[in-house]
Amino acid sequence: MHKITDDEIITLLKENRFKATPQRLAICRFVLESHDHPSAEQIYTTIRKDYPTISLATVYKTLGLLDTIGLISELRFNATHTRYDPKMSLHINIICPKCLNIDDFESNSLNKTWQAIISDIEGEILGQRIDVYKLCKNCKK
Amino acid sequence: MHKITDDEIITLLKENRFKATPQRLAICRFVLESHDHPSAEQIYTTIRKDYPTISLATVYKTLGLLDTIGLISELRFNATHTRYDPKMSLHINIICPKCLNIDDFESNSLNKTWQAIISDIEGEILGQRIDVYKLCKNCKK
DNA sequence: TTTCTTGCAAACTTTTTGCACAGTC
DNA sequence: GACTGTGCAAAAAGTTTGCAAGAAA
Repeated sequence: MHKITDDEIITLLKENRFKATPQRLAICRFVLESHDHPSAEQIYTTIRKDYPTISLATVYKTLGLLDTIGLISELRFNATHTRYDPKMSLHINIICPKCLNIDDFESNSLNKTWQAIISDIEGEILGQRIDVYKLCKNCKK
Repeated sequence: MHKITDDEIITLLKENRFKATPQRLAICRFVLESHDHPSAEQIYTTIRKDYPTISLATVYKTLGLLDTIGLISELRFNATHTRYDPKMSLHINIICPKCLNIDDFESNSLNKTWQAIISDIEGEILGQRIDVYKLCKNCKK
């Protein structure tokens, strides 16, 4: 997993005929490098430090765009919690049902086992979302 | 998978200290037996045929209650699509990204392979959600 | 210059809440 | 009779949209 560069982001945007604006760059940078599945609000608050005039609408529009391109996935959990997941390698979202914290789980064996699972499904698989509910350390106390 | 009886539903409700009302019974019956992951609106429209005075609020309250008890899962997909999934056996939601239709996928091997996956995760697993995106027959044309 | 994007405010959708009345146990 | 649930209307929260001004190509 290497740190994505601005040039790579710009290329990605242009490949998809989107213009590279500073706001988009900032949002892409933040989301694609984040490991904690931020919410739209968190993204907005963070980006606002550098771009005080940015609006929530722009954040949503950019996130929608990234979802269209296929660089991130929207993960909706309930009415008030949507999180954005940069589409990296195959992973499991380990979700604490109490505090709603999300951790990624990856392993070498996961790829192999997942292949076994989807090999039973006919047709081309375009993507997946795997959530597992488990109390986190703090909430288990 | 046997058809759940009213008595069983009543027992389930009482075990959890909820009162058994006709509205609740109707909603539980419909959701627990449905195989197509209905939306709150669909549930409301259906139940209204027999209980014309029922309100959407009651539907949501009952669904929330069933989620608390653990009999169903809310599956949120995007801002306008929440579906309710009766928690039966382990299964994969096969979702068409175009028409948002949902099919369940179950197989004997799935249980075994899933066990292999979660055996790598430490701690007690409380539940899971597995979505796979694949164009349905109609949309593939 | 042309086209796309931003940012504001308003609109929209779904879901939740407060409360008086009614029903369950 | 005590307590919980229903159903209405209103509120809430998150997300989307229309549009004029601005920026990118």
